[in-house]
Amino acid sequence: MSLSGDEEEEVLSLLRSAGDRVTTPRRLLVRSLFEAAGHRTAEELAAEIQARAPDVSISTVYRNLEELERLGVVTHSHLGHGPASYHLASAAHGHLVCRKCDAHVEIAEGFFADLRRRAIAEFGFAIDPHHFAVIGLCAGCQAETEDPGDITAG
Amino acid sequence: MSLSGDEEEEVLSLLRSAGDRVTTPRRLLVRSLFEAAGHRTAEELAAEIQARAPDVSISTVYRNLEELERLGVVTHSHLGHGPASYHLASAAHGHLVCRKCDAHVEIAEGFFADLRRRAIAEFGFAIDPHHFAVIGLCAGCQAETEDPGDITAG
DNA sequence: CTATTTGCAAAATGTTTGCAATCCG
DNA sequence: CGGATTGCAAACATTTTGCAAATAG
Repeated sequence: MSLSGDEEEEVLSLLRSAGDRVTTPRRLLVRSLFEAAGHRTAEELAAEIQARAPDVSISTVYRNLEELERLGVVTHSHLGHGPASYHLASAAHGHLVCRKCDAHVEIAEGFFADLRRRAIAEFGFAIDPHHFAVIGLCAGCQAETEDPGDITAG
Repeated sequence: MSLSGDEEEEVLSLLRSAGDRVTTPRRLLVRSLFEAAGHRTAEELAAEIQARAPDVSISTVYRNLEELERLGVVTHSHLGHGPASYHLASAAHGHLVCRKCDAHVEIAEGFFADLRRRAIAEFGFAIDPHHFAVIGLCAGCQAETEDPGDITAG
């Protein structure tokens, strides 16, 4: 808990040097982000923050997530049809999400290296493989279904 | 225009054999889907349909897109933060979307073959690379930015 | 001090739902 | 005819915005 304190302070400094003020809602948001590594929705982050400062509003959370994203500290990704998930940019990774049971697997950076290379070579596109999850069927759900993971395969 | 008539009829038959009724809104939705190949949002499809039958409502369009999706005729994908895009499942393809200028490139099936293979091998996941776009920076926007396409690359 | 940030309430956006009226088969 | 489908309006879920009051530096 105090291990991440240094990194937390770094983020607060970054805010200051960007001309932003360090306020209680911002402090608590950064604290929440470092406290647990996983993804959280804006609503979940707001709940954690409100446990400490009950009247921080969710719009403040959204505004500050946006600012932290602009500064490169935070990233959001879309793992399904629900709300976006936020996490530290330094913990960026890809996601496989099962469209049947909603299971999700976090996948390492390197998994997309080849795709990235080819996207650059063929289309000049520098992809960010984290932003949207890759939907599919997990092993368990494939077994239960005749429906293939991909309509056009074969 | 009458070239796709056969395929349109096939879809209508499929509806009938699924126990669904063939109504005017359904006919017109299928017609719109075949008429132009691109992606369209529910709202755009509704507009095309309403040009022919003014009081077809957007909720009917949503309901019928859902049913056609269930039957495997239609697919939707998320190309960005806005509304979902719908198109014929038979025309499934991947998407690269520039997060700066919103340009998008449609990419062939085969582009994901290797990723698919490795997702199965390593995680047992059968991915559907069409559902979510792959976000990134197009060549033009990379040139204009110091910000790299990927935070963790390097 | 004063410009930034906040809380609240309201708007905006995209999609879903309840229900009585309508239509297909 | 009878159940499936529709249109409408209202609900819903997520995110954004306007604005006066609070606050950091």
